[in-house]
Amino acid sequence: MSPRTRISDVARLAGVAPSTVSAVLNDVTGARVKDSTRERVRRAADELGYAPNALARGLRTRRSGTLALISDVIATTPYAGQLIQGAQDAAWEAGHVLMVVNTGGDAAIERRAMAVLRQQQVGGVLWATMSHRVVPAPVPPNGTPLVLLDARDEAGAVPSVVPDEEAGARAAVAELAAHGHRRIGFVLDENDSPASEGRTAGYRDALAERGLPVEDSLVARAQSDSTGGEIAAGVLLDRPAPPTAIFAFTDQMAVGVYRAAAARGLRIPADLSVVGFDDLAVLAQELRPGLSSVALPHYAMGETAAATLLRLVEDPAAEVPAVQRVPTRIVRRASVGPAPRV
Amino acid sequence: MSPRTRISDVARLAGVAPSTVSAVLNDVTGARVKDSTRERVRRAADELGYAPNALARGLRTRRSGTLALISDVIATTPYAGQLIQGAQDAAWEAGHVLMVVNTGGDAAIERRAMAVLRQQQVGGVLWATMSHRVVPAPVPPNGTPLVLLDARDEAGAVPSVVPDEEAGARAAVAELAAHGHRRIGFVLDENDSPASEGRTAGYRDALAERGLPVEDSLVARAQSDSTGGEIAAGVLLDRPAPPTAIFAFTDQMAVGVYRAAAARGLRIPADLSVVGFDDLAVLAQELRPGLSSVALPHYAMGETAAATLLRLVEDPAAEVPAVQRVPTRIVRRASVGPAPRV
DNA sequence: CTGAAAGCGCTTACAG
DNA sequence: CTGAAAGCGCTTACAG
Repeated sequence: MSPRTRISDVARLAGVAPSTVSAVLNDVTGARVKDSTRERVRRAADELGYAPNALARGLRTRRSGTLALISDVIATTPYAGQLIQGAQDAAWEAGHVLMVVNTGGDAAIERRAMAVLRQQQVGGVLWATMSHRVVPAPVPPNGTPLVLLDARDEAGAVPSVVPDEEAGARAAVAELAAHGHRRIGFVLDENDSPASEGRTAGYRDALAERGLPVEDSLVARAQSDSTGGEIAAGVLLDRPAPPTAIFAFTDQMAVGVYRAAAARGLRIPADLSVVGFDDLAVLAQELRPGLSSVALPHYAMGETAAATLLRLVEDPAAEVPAVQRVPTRIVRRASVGPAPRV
Repeated sequence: MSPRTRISDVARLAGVAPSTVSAVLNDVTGARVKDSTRERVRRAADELGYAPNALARGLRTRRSGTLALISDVIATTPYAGQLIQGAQDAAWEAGHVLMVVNTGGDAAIERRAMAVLRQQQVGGVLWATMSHRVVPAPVPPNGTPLVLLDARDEAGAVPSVVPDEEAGARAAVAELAAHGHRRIGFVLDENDSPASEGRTAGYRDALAERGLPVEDSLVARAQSDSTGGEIAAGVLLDRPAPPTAIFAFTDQMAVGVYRAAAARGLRIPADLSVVGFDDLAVLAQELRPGLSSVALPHYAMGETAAATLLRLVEDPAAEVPAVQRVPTRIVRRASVGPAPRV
């Protein structure tokens, strides 16, 4: 850093004391400073291109103006950018700056990260997982506010922000039902997770609400990639009373549904409608026909989590919801059509 | 923050002066402190869980231990996470912490960002674009080192780190040629960019090197999505002497190549081989057959850029390369086969 | 209405 | 081998 201008330089140029400059530039309420003096101070600050040193200010005020986002792996998911951007935008809006650190899921690195962030005097930390999970609550530096992002605390003691999996699944079923489908299948991941549980609950509720069949024979589980989707969809389509529409747990599984349909000479959406989950642009958009899909609200989740954290930073005793479920949004493309006449 | 322990607390417990604690904990070279005293200091620090306040240290030493990554949009690309993670890992390794801010491409926000980062006393800034572009050099806070990431400075004055587009394209052609293909087509973006220029150069060079035909009739340009890929590939495949292999500018264009092939009854890779670019996991992996693709080294680029920046932070006069081209890597799947007999 | 002083928590010469 | 002092650049009571 070159010869930076300090507050004392501004004070000298304006012919006042540094404390006056501070009062003016920070708009301290209750500071009685003549308007003409204010004017002189501002002009001097402008002229010198003065910008206060955040380190000095933070040392004095005990607020660094920084937030941190710790996550297990940010690299391997296409959503990371959105989560980070949402959090960063919200932090920025509130005059905070966001630090990111990723731990690769390593507990030792995580402890070190917490220590470093404590040294950096971060005001609060966002702890993110890149796929909705239930985790043992991480331990933040003493007294530092913590909010979980796309993760939930086992003990339920830490506020968390997650996608509304249930509502997302209900929206998918609603979309299909609105097109007249009655036998709606569900192809899902074989692993249990908050996502699979939430989406299953939403799927069943939405069917039940409408008096549509809720049958085990309409549900098939497999690994959550296109191969799994192909196998599971095949099972459903080969049954005596196959579904006319399939809700797929992820867009990747939906790719498999497309393949299973093609292998059986079924056209989408004329013979089979499908809705995916995740709205992976690169996939859903490029499929033929384009895949209608439930979009996970990563940006909004990042924003909500940061906003919640900020409230806690302002006031550690603030009341914040234990878990906030952020609404999903259905993106319509061309994979849903009217139910075929029987 | 609760009652934090300060260096004076450690000093008191160890029965020494704060300056001694500082010397011990920072392993100051040339500081002569008895081993027994060192031991006592360390023990006291451990016992109190002491961690130095980075703000106070930074204020005194004029080094905040932070780096920043400014980017236009981090949300809309699936690679953002890798770029950030590479940069963060390298910064972390060197004892630095990484701040991120995104400007949405807005010049006013960018200026504000630079101002805020200057206030935060960041040691250096990484300026990233999410797709290899040539830009007017941004103006960093006075004297702060700057490195461009996935972008190049118009004026060539700022060090930059970009993917080796040319080598990537050469690798794609080499892969195809190794399987006996002689007529190798190229389907590319209609827009000019460092990526399209570099890949075109690599494609032509690799052909020329091997004495393979370099013909305009083997190249078709269209918009860079699957529809564009389909159109461009169609043009090539419908020519009198069609290619037996196609190198696609992006994986998304490759999806279109698959469709064009299918529409003409051509099987991949028996009748047509294809190599994409980007290695978008979610796409390349889920295609049937799996798409061989040239992977862009986002993680390594982030790492390299941060390492370069760190050298400049240590020593602003350090000699660093004007532009570093980071090698790509070809990921083989199932879309390349032997050239069909004619 | 404005200024002088103290102090946030460190590190860096400098004494001894 | 170790300690006392000064100072990084702010802001916050407190005087006047």
